[in-house]
Amino acid sequence: MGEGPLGGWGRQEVNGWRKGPWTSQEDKLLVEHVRQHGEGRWNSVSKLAGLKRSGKSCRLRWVNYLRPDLKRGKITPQEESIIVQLHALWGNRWSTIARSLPGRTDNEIKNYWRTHFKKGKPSKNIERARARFLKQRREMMQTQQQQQQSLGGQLGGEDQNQDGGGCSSAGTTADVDDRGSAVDGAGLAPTVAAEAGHQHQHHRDLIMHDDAMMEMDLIMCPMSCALLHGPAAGMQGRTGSCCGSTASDEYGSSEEDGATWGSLWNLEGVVVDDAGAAW
DNA sequence: AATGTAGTCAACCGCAGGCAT
DNA sequence: CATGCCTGCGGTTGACTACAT
Repeated sequence: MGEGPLGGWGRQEVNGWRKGPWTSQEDKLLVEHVRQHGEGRWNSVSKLAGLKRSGKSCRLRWVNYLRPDLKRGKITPQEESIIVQLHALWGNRWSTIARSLPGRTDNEIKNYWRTHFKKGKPSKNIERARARFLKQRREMMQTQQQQQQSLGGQLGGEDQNQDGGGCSSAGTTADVDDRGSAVDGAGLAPTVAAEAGHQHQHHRDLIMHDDAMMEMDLIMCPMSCALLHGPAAGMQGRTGSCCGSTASDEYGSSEEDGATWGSLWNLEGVVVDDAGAAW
């Protein structure tokens, strides 16, 4: 959008800080400053660069607009799929999602999500991503069943919590509430989320190359696990999801979000036919 | 052509976590 | 250990633009 001519922010000054749209002159100053001093120390930027902007504002401008590695232009269908799937994984952790999409900012993704999915109107790409996801889920269920059958013969009553299907499990029942509603948000969310962050950091760092969707399958593990245990495994609420990720820990905050997720990821009512196509 | 509505984007605010003192 | 500052994050707002009526 560039800098709005002089939008309604009014270019006021509050406590000596300028607010509202940035001018090209300010941009230039900020870029020059970062070039010389690097990122960080935003609070000193105003003094050093001669900007009447708060550190916060400078940082935001840089991160969301001036950074040279920013990718301009529309979100591609592939990126869209990635966003959807990562959102399934991480919820509204836009910065985390953004890290997996080079050149995209959390703000951009957040805005994109709001405008595209908030109202429960998933695009074709979303539907495709979802279908792929469901297919994967179905396959994993089959695999797991087979494994259980073969293991069952050998191990008798071994606690299934131990297998985890490749995931480290903090618990078995997924806290992915398919209606998108919060599953006792007060409970485990932060802890589990932190765990998830650690466990999948390396995955997140890997993804988003040409074969992004392949890589995506890697990180989908936790989600898949969660879904495997999903509704059928009971929605008692608090749990540690398979890999510690909680897709739903934040959704409950908004009814709208819940509705959106209901429409997107409500697997409870989804019929997965033999071809793997859902609904 | 004028008006209304929805979509998009940039920027703000408040809060929380991390770190230094 | 307590406190204060800085940074980063997520949510929200408001203006502009595009499209529909």
